[in-house]
Amino acid sequence: MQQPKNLNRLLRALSRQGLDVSYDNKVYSICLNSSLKENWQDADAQTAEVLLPEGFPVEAKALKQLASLANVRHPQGGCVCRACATPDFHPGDSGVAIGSIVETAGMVIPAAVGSDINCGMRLHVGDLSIEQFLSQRDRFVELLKGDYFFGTRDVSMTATTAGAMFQHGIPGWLDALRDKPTGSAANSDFEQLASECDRTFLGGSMNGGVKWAPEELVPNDGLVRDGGLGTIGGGNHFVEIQVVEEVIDRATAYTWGVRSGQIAFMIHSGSRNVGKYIGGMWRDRACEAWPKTLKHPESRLFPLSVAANPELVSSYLQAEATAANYGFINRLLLAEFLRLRLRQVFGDVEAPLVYDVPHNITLAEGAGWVTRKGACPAHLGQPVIVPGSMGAPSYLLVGKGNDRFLRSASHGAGRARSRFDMSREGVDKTDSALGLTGVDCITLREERRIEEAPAAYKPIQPVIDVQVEAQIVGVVAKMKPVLTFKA
DNA sequence: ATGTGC
Repeated sequence: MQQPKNLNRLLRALSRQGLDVSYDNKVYSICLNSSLKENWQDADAQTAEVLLPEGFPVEAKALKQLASLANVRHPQGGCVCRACATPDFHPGDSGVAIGSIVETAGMVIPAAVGSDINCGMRLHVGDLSIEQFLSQRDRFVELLKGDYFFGTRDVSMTATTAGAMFQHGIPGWLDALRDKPTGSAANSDFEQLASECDRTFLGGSMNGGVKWAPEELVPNDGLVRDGGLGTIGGGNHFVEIQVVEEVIDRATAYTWGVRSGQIAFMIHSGSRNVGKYIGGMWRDRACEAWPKTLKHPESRLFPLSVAANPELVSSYLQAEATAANYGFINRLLLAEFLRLRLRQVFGDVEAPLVYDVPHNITLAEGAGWVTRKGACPAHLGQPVIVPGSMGAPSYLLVGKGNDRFLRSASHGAGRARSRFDMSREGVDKTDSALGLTGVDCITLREERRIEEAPAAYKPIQPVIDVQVEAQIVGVVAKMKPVLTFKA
């Protein structure tokens, strides 16, 4: 067994901080020892596993956050059945590491999904050569810049279409739009969008969305408040033009309509301000619902127990579904602007959907629920989309349904340096030191390029390799970036 | 993640 150089020192340091960690064949097993346990937690500590490429840096803070998540319990009923993390995991600032997956029974943990509800990936391929694309690049970019950054697009909705969106996600929203077309989407091909629901995770609809649009989101004037619908968002979110560089699993790629040399469109975004609003509200409500007689858990991860507060659990899941439905439609609209501009500039170009999948969501799965925070579902045979960093390749994979890692794959390469660190240290560095050479990044904010530069991320290849080796996914195709829009 | 932040 080969170990990272400073492994033993790291393990001793973690032990002093209340964490027992062991390492075997690229898997870390983490367990809280008594010093970090809450006094009412009489049960044995729950172990969590992390898969990491050999020699990869491990952050103590992320391990600690994962161990805390694995040991969330509700004194009135509810426990974690299993917890693990993907190779791209890194510390999160709300106390949950990005790349954590947790299976719970009898409770849900709103903080485990957080604010970025239904952040996810969407991939289209187009019948357009990269040469054709580059010949009209400037015109295409100018039009899309207007859509994504300056709001030249129209996403207005009536209260009826907005309500259908929040309650039913893509299919219900399409039905409402058919009756009363509004906004840019009114120019869309509804039949095509409807037919693409079967290439969208859960059909593009979370069951249990609220039966009305929340008052805070749809005021009495009947127009939906712009929660950022049809915008990319910050951080690692992007819209990217790519080319399918290599097809590895030809049979699967063929079934999914992906061929070598095709142009590809990859979207990484979520539910924007709606998720922020709902996630923040339920972080507070979960805290308020904690039994008054007990002190707060040090991790500040408050579960909602089915036994203690069944109505709160179902209200939370409804609220999460509401934001998730919005997230599905946000990605769909980002793709629609792309397709509309593609047709405008290049004529009759088909750009069918390959797949759309959330990597930040709670699903009824396993013994109760599985919450993935920055981890892509990787059920058997399911398409998995893993973006690289800016300038690095992205991957289309197929899930293998690996139960040990809760049927989940990474959602990227993983951050190596925080945005703050990059904004402080990156300004003095050259583009080549930041890995920014040959990257065609369209953004209005120079600091985004630096904060999100390839140097801020870990290398994607070892992250993919270790997941293939662990039988979490198989590689279907590799896409190389051509041009990236960052907000 | 968020028109943010040490």
